[in-house]
Amino acid sequence: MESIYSDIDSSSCDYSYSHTDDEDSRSSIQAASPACSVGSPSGCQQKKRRRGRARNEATVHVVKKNRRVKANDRERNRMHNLNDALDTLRGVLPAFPDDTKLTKIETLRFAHNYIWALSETIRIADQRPNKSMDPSALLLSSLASCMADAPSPGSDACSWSSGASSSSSPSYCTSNPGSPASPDDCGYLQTDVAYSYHNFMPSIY
DNA sequence: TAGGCCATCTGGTCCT
DNA sequence: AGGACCAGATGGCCTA
Repeated sequence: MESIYSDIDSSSCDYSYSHTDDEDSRSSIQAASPACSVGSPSGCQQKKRRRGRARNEATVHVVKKNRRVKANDRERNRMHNLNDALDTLRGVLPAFPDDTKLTKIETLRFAHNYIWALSETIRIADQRPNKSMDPSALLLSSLASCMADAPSPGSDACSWSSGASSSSSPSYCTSNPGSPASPDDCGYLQTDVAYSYHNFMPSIY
């Protein structure tokens, strides 16, 4: 895929730019050459001027071309970084049994709902009276501290979840980015299955 | 074959 | 001025 696109990219880019460059330089030289061919000094002067101008235009085109190529390269890099981040996000999300790769939009929605489900689980666990003796509560509290504190180095889960720590008490409206919208608001969350991420898994869509 | 997803190019806009 | 970000356009690949 990459090699195919690189071939297409270079060819299409060369076509679009070299075409205009050739057109400009060719037209300017052809316009000036007849006057010089008859040996008129003024004609040659004109050609010299036109040549100089054509060179400047060509230079401008080359500069523009280089700028465009560099911008394309940066944009490609930027999108690759974005995709890498999405892959990292997929890596920390629960995997599906059939091992199908989530699409970009599915990954974002799944992550959104997953964070919300974890938050809800923590919130419910915190309301239990004897949570200090419950191992699952300890796990949840560690999850909570992970989400509340600064991300610890080398921990993927904490590195991305810290951004959602502002939603420690989620409200069920779209105004809070850390909590999912109601079905009426967004249409992709089923609130009746969100309290357990075992049940939550099928609710991506 | 239509539709979904994706990568890339491109021009515009904003920011530093 | 140059880079980052964004959205539209385009074309390829895959699947139902």
